[in-house]
Amino acid sequence: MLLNIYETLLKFFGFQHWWPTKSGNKTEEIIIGAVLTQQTAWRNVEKSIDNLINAGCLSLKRISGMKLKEIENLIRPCGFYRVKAKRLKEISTYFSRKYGNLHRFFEKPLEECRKELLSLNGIGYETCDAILLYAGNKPIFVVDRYTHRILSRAGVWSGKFRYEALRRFIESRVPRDLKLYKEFHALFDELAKTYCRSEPLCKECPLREMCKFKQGK
DNA sequence: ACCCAGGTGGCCC
DNA sequence: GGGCCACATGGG
Repeated sequence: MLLNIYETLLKFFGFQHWWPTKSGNKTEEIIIGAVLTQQTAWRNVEKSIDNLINAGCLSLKRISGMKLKEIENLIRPCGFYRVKAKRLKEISTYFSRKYGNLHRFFEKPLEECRKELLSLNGIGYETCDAILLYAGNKPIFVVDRYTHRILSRAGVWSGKFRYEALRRFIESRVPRDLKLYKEFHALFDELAKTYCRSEPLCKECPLREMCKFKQGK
């Protein structure tokens, strides 16, 4: 069932090329973007990332040395800029001091990296797993509210949103494949943005056959 | 003028 | 463990 959904979405939307980056500092850009995008539209994150690039500050080392106010001013467009500036600075300082190069961090086993990330302020399950999957190339499935909404409507998952339960459920039903993990999450996001919003909009939805909201009116 | 966006942490029970 | 709240800008 899940693989059927994956194939259907892939055919319908095409390859998504996640995680999108625009600098040469890909790994760090993903980590920074993962924090900035919390509860925020991506277009606003892009403005903040552009500001960081133009200021020559798109690196953990740079951010760790900046004043909080400077960070706030650059990332303002992405919203929640005070909490996010604080989170970014703490996280940047942590990694810059403990690991010069992030390769030193990601060469550790997945579970160790995960525990360490989750212990940091500002990194919850989703941010943690997005960093592990897209920045660290570790096979862990990233789950979010969209995933829950879509799988609920498709009748694959019943019940509330519980991150770990949903993640394990999916991981136990699809091949442990890095490319599939990356792509499936991106496709869930794309579908939710276009056809699976809070109001049912099932007419053109590629999953309309299995969707619980049958095209009413 | 609403509503939502690629969540998280703090506080309460 | 769950339910509620603050955090904030920008686009539809």
